[in-house]
Amino acid sequence: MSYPPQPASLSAGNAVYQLLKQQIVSLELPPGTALSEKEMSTAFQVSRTPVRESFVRLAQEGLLVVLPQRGTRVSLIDPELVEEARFMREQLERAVIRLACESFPDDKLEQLEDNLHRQHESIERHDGKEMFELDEAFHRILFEGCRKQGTWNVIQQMNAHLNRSRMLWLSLDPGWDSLARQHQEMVDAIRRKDSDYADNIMHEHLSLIISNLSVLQDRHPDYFK
Amino acid sequence: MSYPPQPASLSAGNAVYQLLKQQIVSLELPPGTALSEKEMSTAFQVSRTPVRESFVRLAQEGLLVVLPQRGTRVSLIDPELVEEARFMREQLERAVIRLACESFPDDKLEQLEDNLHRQHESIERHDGKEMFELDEAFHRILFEGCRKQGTWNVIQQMNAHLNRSRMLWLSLDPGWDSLARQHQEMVDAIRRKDSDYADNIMHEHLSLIISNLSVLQDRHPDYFK
DNA sequence: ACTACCATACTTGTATGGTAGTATGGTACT
DNA sequence: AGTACCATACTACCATACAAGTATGGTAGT
Repeated sequence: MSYPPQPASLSAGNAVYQLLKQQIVSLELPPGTALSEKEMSTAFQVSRTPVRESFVRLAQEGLLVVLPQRGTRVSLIDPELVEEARFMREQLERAVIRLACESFPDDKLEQLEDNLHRQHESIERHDGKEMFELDEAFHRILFEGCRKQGTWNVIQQMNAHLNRSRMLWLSLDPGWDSLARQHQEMVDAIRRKDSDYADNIMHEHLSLIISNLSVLQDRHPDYFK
Repeated sequence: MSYPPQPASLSAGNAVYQLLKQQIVSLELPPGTALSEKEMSTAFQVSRTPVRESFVRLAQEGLLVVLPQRGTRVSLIDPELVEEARFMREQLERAVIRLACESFPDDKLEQLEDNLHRQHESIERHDGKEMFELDEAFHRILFEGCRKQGTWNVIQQMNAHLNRSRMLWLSLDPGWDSLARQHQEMVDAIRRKDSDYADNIMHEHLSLIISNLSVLQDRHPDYFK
C-alpha cells in the first residue's frame, strides 16, 4: 500500500490521523482490515511514533481495535452502536431544531439555503459523495446556529459508526430526493417558527436515514459484529 | 470480535491516562495548571512515550490544551460547554427514562434500589465524594437498563467538563437531599410506568444539577474561560 | 536608560532501538 | 499420522536520543 506525500500543513501525527480516519469512514479501509504501526509508517513515510499516536486516538473513538502484542484492526461495525447513534441524533436534533424555530441567526439561515441549492445540484449530477458531505454540513449548520457546536462535535464520535453504514447504503438507493425535500421543509419550518412541524420532519428524517440496516448486514456480513 | 482477556488497564500508558483524568476532573489538577511531558514522566516513573499518549487522549477530550513547542495546560472550564453538556444530558436522559418506563430489566431495577440505599447512607455520613459517584452510577444504570451504554459513554466526554463545575459546587450546597429524592421518584415512576411524570422529574433534576454556574465563576474566576 | 541580540533552558514533535508477548510453520519425537 | 516442541517472524509497548520551535534572562551596544 502506498500513499501520496503528506500535505504537511499540520503535524505529521495529525495528518496521519485525519487521513486514516477519512479512509476508515469512507470504507477504503474496510472493517476488519489488519493494520500495523510499521506498515503504516512506511506507507505514510513517517516514523512509528506519529502513527502510534493516530492509532491511540482512533482506538479511543472505537474505529480501531488494538490487541496488545497481537495487532490492530479496523473495528467491525456494531449494529447496536449504529442504532444508538441514530437514537442519539434523533433526540438531540429534534431538540435543536425546536431551538432553531425560536431563534436562528440570519447568516446561518443563508448558509442553509446555499447548502440546499448545492444539494439540488449534486442530486442532478448524481454525485452521491458530495451529497453525503452536504447532508452532514446541513445538520452541522443547524447546531452551529443554535450555539451547540460542542454537542455536534461529540455526536461525531458516534456518527463515525453510523456513517460507515450509510456509506454502504450509497451503493443501494440513498433516497437523496426525499432527504433533500425534508431538508427544505426544515428550513421552511424554521422560517415559519413552526416548532412542532419541524420536530416531526426531523423525526421522520432521522428514521429514514438508516432504515434498512439488516439489508446491509446481509450484503456485507463480514463488515459487521 | 474477541477482546483480550485483560483490557490494557495495566499498560503504563493507560494507567497514566486514568490517573491524570481522575486528577483533572477532581480538580486536584486545577484548570490552567501547566504540565509537561517530562515533568509527568519523572513523576510517574515512566518514559515520555506513555505520558505523551495520555496527553493526546486527554487533549482529544478537551481536558488538556497542547500548544506545540510551548507547553501543555489543563483546559479552563468553558461555561458554554458546561451548559451544552447539561442540555445534552437533559435531552438524552429524558428520552432514556421514557424508554425505561416502557421496559426496564429487573436486575437493573434492583441495582437502582441498592444505589438509592447507599445514597441515603452517604448523605447521612455527609460523604459528598461518594454521593457524587453514586449519583453518576445511578444515571449510568438507567442508560444500561435501556441498552444505551454507548450513548452514556459518549456523554461522559462532555460530562467531564460539567463534572468539574459540579466538583466546585461540592464546597457550597450540593443539595443532595433534593437530588436523592428525585432519584427515588424516578425509580417509583419507572415502576408505575409513568412516562410523563418521569420525564418531568428528570427535567427538573437536570435543571437543578448546575443551576448556579455564575456563582462558581465569581468564586473561581481563574478556573473559567 | 533603552534596545537589539543571543545563549540557554525549556517545550512538544519525531525517529529509532530494544523488550516482551504472540502467531506460525517446521521438525524431531512418539 | 499425530503431537509436543522450538526457531522465527511478526506485533504493540516502552525508553531514549535528537530535532525544531519558543520563552527568558543576561549582555553588549547605542
